[in-house]
Amino acid sequence: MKPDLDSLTAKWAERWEADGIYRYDPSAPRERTYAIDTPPPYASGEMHVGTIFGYVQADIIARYQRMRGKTVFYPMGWDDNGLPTERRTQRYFGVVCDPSLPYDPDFQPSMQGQTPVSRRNFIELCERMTAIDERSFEEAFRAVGLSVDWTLLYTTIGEKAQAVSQQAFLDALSKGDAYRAHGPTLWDTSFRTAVAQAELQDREIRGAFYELDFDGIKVKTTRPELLPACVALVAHPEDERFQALLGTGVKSPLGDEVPVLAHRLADPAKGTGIAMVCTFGDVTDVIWQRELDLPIRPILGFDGRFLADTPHIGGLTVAQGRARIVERLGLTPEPITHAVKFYERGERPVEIIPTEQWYLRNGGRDAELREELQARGRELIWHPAHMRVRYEHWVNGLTGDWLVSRQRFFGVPIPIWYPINASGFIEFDKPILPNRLPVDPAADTPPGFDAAQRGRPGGFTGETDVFDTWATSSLTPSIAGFEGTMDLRPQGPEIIRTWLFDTVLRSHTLRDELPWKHAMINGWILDPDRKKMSKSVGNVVTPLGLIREYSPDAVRYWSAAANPGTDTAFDIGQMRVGRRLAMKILNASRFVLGLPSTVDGSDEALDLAMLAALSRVVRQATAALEGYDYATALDLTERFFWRFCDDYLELAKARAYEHGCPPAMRTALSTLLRLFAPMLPFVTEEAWSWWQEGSIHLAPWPAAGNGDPALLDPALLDPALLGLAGEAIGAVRRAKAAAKLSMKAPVARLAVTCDEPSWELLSLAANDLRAAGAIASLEHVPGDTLTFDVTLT
RNA sequence: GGGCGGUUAGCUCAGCUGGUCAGAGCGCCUCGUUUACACCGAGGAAGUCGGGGGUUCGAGUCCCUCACCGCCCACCA
Repeated sequence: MKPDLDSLTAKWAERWEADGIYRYDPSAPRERTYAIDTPPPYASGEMHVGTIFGYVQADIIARYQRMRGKTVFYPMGWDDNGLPTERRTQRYFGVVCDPSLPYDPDFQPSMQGQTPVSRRNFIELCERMTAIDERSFEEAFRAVGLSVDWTLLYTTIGEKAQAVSQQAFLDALSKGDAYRAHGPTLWDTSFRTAVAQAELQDREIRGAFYELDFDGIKVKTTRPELLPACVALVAHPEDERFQALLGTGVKSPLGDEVPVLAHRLADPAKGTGIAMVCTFGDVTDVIWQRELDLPIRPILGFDGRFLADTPHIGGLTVAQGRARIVERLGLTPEPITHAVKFYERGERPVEIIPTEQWYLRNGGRDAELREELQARGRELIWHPAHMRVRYEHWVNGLTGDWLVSRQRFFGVPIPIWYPINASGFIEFDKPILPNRLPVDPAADTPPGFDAAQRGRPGGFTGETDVFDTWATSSLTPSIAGFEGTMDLRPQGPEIIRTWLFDTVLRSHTLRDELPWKHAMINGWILDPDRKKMSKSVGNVVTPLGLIREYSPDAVRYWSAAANPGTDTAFDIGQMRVGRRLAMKILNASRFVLGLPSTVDGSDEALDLAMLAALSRVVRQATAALEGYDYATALDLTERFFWRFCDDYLELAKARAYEHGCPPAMRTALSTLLRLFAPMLPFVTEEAWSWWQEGSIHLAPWPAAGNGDPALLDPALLDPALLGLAGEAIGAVRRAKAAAKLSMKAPVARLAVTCDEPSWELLSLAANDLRAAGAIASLEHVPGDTLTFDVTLT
C-alpha cells in the first residue's frame, strides 16, 4: 500500500468529529484549561486565504496546549450581525427594508430588483442569508483541520449574544458608562446611519479648492455648499494678518453676518490662513463650534440632501448643492487631491449631522479612564510585542466616546423603551428597562404596559436603533460562555482599534479585568508581486481549492511558516513544500514501522546520539511554542526531520534490516510525529494510527519526563556523533556525485583526518558508515582539521 | 505630518542580547530507477546582507541619516 495524502482529509475530519476529541471539558480546573477567544469571522461570500492563514496559526497554539494536557476552550462564532449582511441580503434577495410596512408571513423574495419589505421580513431574510454563508465557512474551517469545539458555536445575532449584549449595555447604563446625547454625529448618508470613529477610513479623492470672499477676506474651502451653515471665520490668535479683524463681523458671500474669532487650531499655513466654520463640515468644525460656543445651523438631512428650508440649495444633494453655489457665486475650481473621511463600507464621504445617539464611555473624553486602558494594554502580552503601540496610539487618539447606536435593522436592538406622557411627548430621559432578555423594543411590550399603548399618550415607544456590531462582538468571551480572563486572543492587525480595544474596554469597565492574557496578531497576506491579493493567481485561490489541490497540511505548513505579525507572500511554492513534507512523513513512518522488530534489536551509539540531538530539538521547539513562536518550532523540527531521514535512517538502515529496528528509532518517530502534530494534524494522525492507540492530538507533548525515558537524559551520548557520521557519509556522496556514479557505487577506502577523540567517536558508528557508503576500508589519519579522502574503485 | 514594521542568493524567508551568520527551502544545473519515498533521492553554482556615515579590535547584527515597500494614526479650511 502506498500512502495517499488525499484520502486522509475527509477520513480524519470525520473521525475527530465523531470521537469528539476536541471537546472542551468544563469540569477541568482553570490551570488545566486553555481558553481562546476566537475571532468570529464575517461569514459572507467566499472566504479569503488570509482568513485561513490566521485561523491556522491560532489552531497550532490550541493543538499544542491540548497536547500539553490542557482542555482547550476553543469556540467558533459567526459575526453575522451588521451592515455587510444587510447589503448581501439586499442584493441576493432583491429587497430593501422599509420599517413602515407590515410583516408579510408569506413573503417570497423575487431575487431581483428592490422590493420593499417589512423590518421583520428583512431580518428573516438576513438570517437565511447568514445560514447559507456560514455553512461554507464551516466547511472550509473543518477542511483545514481547525480543532475548534463546534458544540460551542455561537453567532453574534443569536439569542445568547443578544442577551449578553443587552445585559452589558444595561450594566453600563446603571454604572453611568452608557448615555444618550444630542450632538454632532458622524453620518453615512447612503446607509443613513450613524457610524463610529473606529469605522472611519481616509480615502484620497479628487476635489477642488474654491476661494470665497467675506467682505474682502479671502477664505479657501473645498466645501462651498456648506456656506449656508457657516457660523464664523477662525484665525490663529497670533496671526498678525487677521489681528484687526478678530472680534468683528463680516458678511458672507451669501449675505449672512458671521463673527471672526481666534482659535489655536486655526493653522496660518493652510489655505489663506483663515477658515470658515460650518456646522458641520469636518471634525475641526465640531471642536470650534463647541469651544467657541457657536450656534449650530444644520442644513443637511439624514438622506444626504439639504433641508428644504436651506437657502438656495434646499432639497439638493451635496454634489448638486455645490454646483449651485459655485455657479451662483461664480467660483473658480482649483483642482486638488485630498484625503477625506469615509465610512469604511460606504461610498460617499461621511457627513457630520446633529442627532440623538447612544454612547459608551471609552476614555475619549476622560483622561483617567484612558490611563486605565493604557495600563491594561501594558498588562496584555502582545505577540509580536511591537503591536502594542498600535493600541496605545489608538487610545491616545480617541476624540470622543463610542457611538454605539445605529439606525439599521439587522443588529442587536437597544433594549430600551421611552414613556409617552399625557401630552404626547416622548420622555427620553426616563427610559423603561426590560425585565427579561433578549428583547426587541420595536416589537415587544415593556413591563407594566400592554401592546395597545404603543405610540399613545400615556403609553410608550420602543427604541428602534440597534447596536454597532462591535458593541456585541466586543463581548465574545461572555457570548462564547467563558468566565474570567481567557488565555489568548488571536486576530488581525487591522482590528486592534476596534475588536481588541473594544473588548479590553468592555472587560475593564464591566468586569474590571483583562479579557485575555495574550494577544497574537497575525500578519498580512501579500500577493507574489507585493500588491494586494488579487485574481492574478487564478481561481484556485479559494481556501477549499488550495486545500483540495495541496492537502490541508500543506496549506497549514504555509501558514505555520510565518510567525505572528509577519507579513507573508501568498506562495504556492511553500504549499508544494508542505505537501512534500507531509508525504515524506508518511513514507518515513511506513519505513520505520515496516522494519523487523526482532528481539535483538538494540540501540547502538549512533541511535543514542540521534536521540540526544532530538532531545535538544524538543527542548528548543517547546520553548519556541511557549513563546507563541510556532514558526521556529516548525523550522527546528523540520530541519531535524530531514537529517533524521537523510543521514540517520540511511546510516542505520542496513543494520535495522538485519537486526531489527532499534528502539531509539521508534522513539524518535513517535517524538517527531508529535512535534509535527500541531502544524500537520492529518498526516501525523494517519502515521500515528498505524501503531498507536488513540489520537495523536490527545497524546502528551514530547518532553523529558512524560513518557520518553530515552529522552530523560539529554547527555546520554554526545549528539556530535550524528553530525560527524553525517559529514562522513556526505563526503562519500559528494565524491560519488562528482564522479557521476550511483550512490550504490563501492568505495575502496575512506580516510578520515581528525583528532583522536573524534576518531574514537566516529568509530562507534563505523559499521553503519561502511554499510551506508559501501565502503571497503575505513581508516584514520591523525590530524587537527577534519577532512575526508574518498578513494573510489 | 507622526508612528510601526520591512529592505539578506532569481523567488520566499531564517539569522535572539555584535566575534563558525553569510544560512534554509524553492527555482536552476548535474547525476542517480539504492528493497520508505519519482507527489523521489544525491550533489552543485549563486549574495560587496537597500545607500551613505559612525561606534568598536570586530557589525546583516548597535547608533545617525537617506531611499524605497507595506501598514497604522492624524484637527486633510
